[in-house]
Amino acid sequence: MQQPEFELLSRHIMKRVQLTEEELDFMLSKFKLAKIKKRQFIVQPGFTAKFRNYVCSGAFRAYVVIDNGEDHTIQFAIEDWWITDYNSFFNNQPATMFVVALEDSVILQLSRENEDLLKQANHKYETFFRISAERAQAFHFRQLITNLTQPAEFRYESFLDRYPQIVNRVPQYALASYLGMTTEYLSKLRNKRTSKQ
Amino acid sequence: MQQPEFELLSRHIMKRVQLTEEELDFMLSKFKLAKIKKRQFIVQPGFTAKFRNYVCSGAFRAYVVIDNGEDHTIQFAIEDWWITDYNSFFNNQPATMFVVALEDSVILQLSRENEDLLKQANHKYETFFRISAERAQAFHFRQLITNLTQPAEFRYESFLDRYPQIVNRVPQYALASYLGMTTEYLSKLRNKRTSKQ
DNA sequence: CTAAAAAGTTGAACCAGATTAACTTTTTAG
DNA sequence: CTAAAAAGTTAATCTGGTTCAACTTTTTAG
Repeated sequence: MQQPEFELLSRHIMKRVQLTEEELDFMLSKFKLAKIKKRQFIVQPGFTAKFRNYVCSGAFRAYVVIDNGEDHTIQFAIEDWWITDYNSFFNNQPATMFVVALEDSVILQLSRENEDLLKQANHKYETFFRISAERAQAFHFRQLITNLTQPAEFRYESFLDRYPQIVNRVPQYALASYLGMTTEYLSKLRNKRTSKQ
Repeated sequence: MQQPEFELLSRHIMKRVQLTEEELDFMLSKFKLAKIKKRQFIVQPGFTAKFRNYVCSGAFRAYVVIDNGEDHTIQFAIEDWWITDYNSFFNNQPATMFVVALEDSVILQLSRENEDLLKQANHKYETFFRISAERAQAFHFRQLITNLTQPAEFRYESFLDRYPQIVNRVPQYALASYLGMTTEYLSKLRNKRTSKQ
């Protein structure tokens, strides 16, 4: 397991739980490396999301398409983030989201079966997934508060502050829908900002 | 442990993990019963949320207050729901939310220390908390999608459909801010609906 | 390298929902 | 039981953000 992709994931895991070398290797052995081309889908509505995906390099976007054809970005993921349709993955139901690569990417995939196997095999693995879910829970709470309490301009500026490394890697229409506004309006906000400074 | 409050929690737990009688009793022994009067706070900004709270009876509201004095409801909880400021509880940081009783209520409180102790004591307890967090994660995703993709009227109607038992127990201004609209606007929507039928 | 498609920009008209304010109804605390 | 406070209603006015449409720039696929 010397490949740099597995190195990254190892560090990610060991930051959260203390595993012995064998425990770590066993866990890593359940992940499958996949190279994903730009514009390729790793989750699609109608099919069950079979994997939880750890991004080693590249970038992804999760989005839903509603009746009138509009799409709404739900999540981005770059290096060291996880992405999937969790409703589908956890409940074994058909996905409602698309997850698509925004760049050529490398990911490590963990199937639901292997995840269940790990969770049962060792208390420490279970702890890892518990911590991941708790962090996601706290993250979504913060996000909900921002969406509910802040106007569009502030949401954009917060995103700039917090995720400067993402802003310039994703298409603007995707960012606009993530922030809950139209691409035209985001364009105006950007213009206003740059002419200000 | 024959009190009806503990009965309710027992069923809640056993639906998620299979515990022996002793395991269940040990887990329950870590919870502390508390009676909370209407308008009493169980979480307040500035203080760390020391407990995760299981609602046996009654109703609660979690909300944040922003600069201009407006308050925004983040979550409701009635019987068989959990509530706290998870950011504060998980990260041992001062809360940013209020959690207040909307009715005289009875809750079972689990401190962060006891929760950590349980998580370490037995793989099955850890599994229970992992499942809880995963469900919360999936729930928040669905909520995020609704907020991002649906107009105010639809959000209200969805809430009516999904939580008919909550609608008439919470003040309207609290529901309005939960749904991301003003109390005046919600009043109009309601009026429109009732005059329609 | 090139044509076509996709993404981003700009401005004018518009609207869902906010704001303000005056009022009515319900709840609460003595 | 009662006065005051809190919650909810209604209507007029206003605005942050959308929609539509025409245009420019960038990206993509041969």
